[in-house]
Amino acid sequence: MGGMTGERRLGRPRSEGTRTAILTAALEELESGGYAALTIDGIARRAGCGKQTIYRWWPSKADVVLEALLERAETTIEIPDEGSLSDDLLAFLTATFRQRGQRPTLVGLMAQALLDPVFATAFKEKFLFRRRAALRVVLERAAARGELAEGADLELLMDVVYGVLWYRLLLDHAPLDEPAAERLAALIVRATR
Amino acid sequence: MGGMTGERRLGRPRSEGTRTAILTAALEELESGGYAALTIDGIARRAGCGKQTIYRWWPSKADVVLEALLERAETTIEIPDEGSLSDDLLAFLTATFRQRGQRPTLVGLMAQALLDPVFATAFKEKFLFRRRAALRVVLERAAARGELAEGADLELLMDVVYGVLWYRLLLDHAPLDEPAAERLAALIVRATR
Amino acid sequence: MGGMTGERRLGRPRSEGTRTAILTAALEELESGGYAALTIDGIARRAGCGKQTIYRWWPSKADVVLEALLERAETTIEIPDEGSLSDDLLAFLTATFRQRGQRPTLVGLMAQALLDPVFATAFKEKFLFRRRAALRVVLERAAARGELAEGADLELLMDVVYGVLWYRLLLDHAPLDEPAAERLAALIVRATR
Amino acid sequence: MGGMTGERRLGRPRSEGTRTAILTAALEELESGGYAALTIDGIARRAGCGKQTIYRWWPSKADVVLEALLERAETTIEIPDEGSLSDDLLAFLTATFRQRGQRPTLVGLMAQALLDPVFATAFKEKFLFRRRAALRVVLERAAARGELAEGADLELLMDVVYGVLWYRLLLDHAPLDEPAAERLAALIVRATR
DNA sequence: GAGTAACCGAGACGGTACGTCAAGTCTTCCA
DNA sequence: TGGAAGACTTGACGTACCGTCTCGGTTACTC
Repeated sequence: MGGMTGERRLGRPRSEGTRTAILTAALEELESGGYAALTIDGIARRAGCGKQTIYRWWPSKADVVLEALLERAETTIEIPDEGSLSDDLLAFLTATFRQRGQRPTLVGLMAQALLDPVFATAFKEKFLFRRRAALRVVLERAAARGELAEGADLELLMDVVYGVLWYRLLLDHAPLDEPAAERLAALIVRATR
Repeated sequence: MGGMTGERRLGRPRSEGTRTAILTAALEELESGGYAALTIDGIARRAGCGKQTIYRWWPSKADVVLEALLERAETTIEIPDEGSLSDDLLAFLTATFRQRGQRPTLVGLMAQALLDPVFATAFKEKFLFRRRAALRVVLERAAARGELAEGADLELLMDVVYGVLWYRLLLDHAPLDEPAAERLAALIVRATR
Repeated sequence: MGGMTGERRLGRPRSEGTRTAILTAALEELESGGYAALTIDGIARRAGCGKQTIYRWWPSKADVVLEALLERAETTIEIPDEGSLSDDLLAFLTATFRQRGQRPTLVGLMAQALLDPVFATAFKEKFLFRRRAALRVVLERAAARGELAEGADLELLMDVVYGVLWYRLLLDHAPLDEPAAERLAALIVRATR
Repeated sequence: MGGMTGERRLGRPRSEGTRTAILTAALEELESGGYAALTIDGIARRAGCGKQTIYRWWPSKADVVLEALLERAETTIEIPDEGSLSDDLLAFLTATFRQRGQRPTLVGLMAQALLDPVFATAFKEKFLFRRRAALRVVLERAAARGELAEGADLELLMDVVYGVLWYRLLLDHAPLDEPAAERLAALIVRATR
């Protein structure tokens, strides 16, 4: 399938420069004033483009931010394979917790997802559930190695990992650093024996 | 202490009826259209009062909703004391998970907290951290009974509990029912041995 | 007659001090911010009284200002009687033009009169037409002395005098000083021969 | 010269239909409820447009009314040239007094000018002083013909004419009809001999 | 190389909600 | 009853963005 070139459209093609300018402008606006102050008008002004150009390609400002985030983030989620659940988990959590620098962006996207069910679906599919899938691989490998107790609830384990991550990200009341990753990994390991 | 009535204020006193009408109207508006569609104008219209009256007493619409929630929720958080961590946790989680019926309200409040740092502080103090404090009592009792391993990270344990709760509340991808409470309680118990 | 004391009212009598404070406050507010910025709230705040006290005694803020103006202005309008129309007019106009110092107050009252027909009636009766009556005496004396041409239109003459006065007061495009009084007096005299 | 069309602006052009609708709505609102009851909200509602569209083009509601008035009034002020001051004045005053039908509009504009110095400037420039300029031509022609006494004060004469006009317009205590025009013209002629 | 189609910037448009202001009324306690 | 205090309903204010639209102008492909 694919057929990427098959559906060549008539007329002037989409301007790649403008697309990039919009994504960049969105992130800059977000950093300078926070997500609450983010507006389509503002993005358009900063990107030097018309509002219509934004509305033509994205259904909401959150989709712009999501695309910008996905573009700038590592496009591939690394799945460690060190041979033991303990090591894999530690590697995975350490890498994941490094995203905390993007807290304002992530928090803004989550806020939007909470307010807008349509965007929520996109956010889950394109972002949240892809991370979960990576973690699932780690856990399934551990299960195959017999490291997990019988009938372990993989879903719950994933929710523990991402629950702690997002809870700390959203409330900002406790660190998301390397020691935290170690303690959480240890907790998971203990819970699965 | 006392003297609560000593500081009787001059002028016409605040109308209790209006206050109640506003809180009720806020919850009704929230249920009928979701948090995103909640407006001060709408609350005032439904409550049959002026907007100014709302602005006089609450800094934002989220504060109105928060007060309404606190008023209607059980005012006291029950702290079980069954004699074992396992039973206490199960009781606590079962009671806590029953709040899932208020998902739209809670999700809306969280969204507002993510967008508005001032409200975030109020939300944490008046709601989130009070629940945490109750759970802390449960865990400390277990520690006193020697049920927890040396050097257990109470903060992390609480974040696991509330992380899972909020993560499922926000994403709505997995149940928050009694079996879930049982599994989560079991996981915590295993992790603390 | 009089019967001033006949209609003695029940209850606590009106506070003269408060009444004075309100009139003073009104003039001060007016001078400090102009008529457009005058508010009942502001007057009450400055006078240290409740709004209700103002509403109890005056129908509108303009009535407060009008009463303040009447109280502070010379309570009696002097009617010159020098023996000739020329001298009488000059004396009258010179005295009248001296009111130009109260331009902001007068302009504010006129604005209110233009917007509020009820106040307009009060303004005419208590202020404008009393001044006209004084001028009428001057003109009628001149007519009795045979200084006016047959069939002179006294109403028109008064409108010329007060028309010029108010037109310059309102537009503030030309002086209302002694030379202006002289020229206008001379014009009137020429026009009545 | 020319080039009027050269300065074509970017973006969607101003809607002439909306502009007309606003001006019409303003006059209708004014007629139906008087100037005091005129609101931007009301104009926008009646014109079927957004408030912003009004604010975009006019600084205040008075400016809307002024533009509406200027548009509907004879765009050119006729300057009679009959050969004598007497005839010219009579013609001018008769034509001018016919404006009395627009009393509510004119009174409202004057009220606004008294309360708002910024609008006052616009009102004088675009309306009041243009009428004065026409009268000045009449008087200067008379002076050139030798009909005016030496050293006649043209400014004062104009203030007499417009003073009487506005004084009667504002107070509404005496007619502004043809006989009044005749008497005022005669008075001016007598005063200038 | 003329025509067509979709893009682009700019910015005006009808709306909705915002948060503020003042108006005039009402309700409390105190003198 | 008068008066100070201050909460109340009401409604207009002027602003900010929303998402849509209408211009002139640009860039590709199609005939």
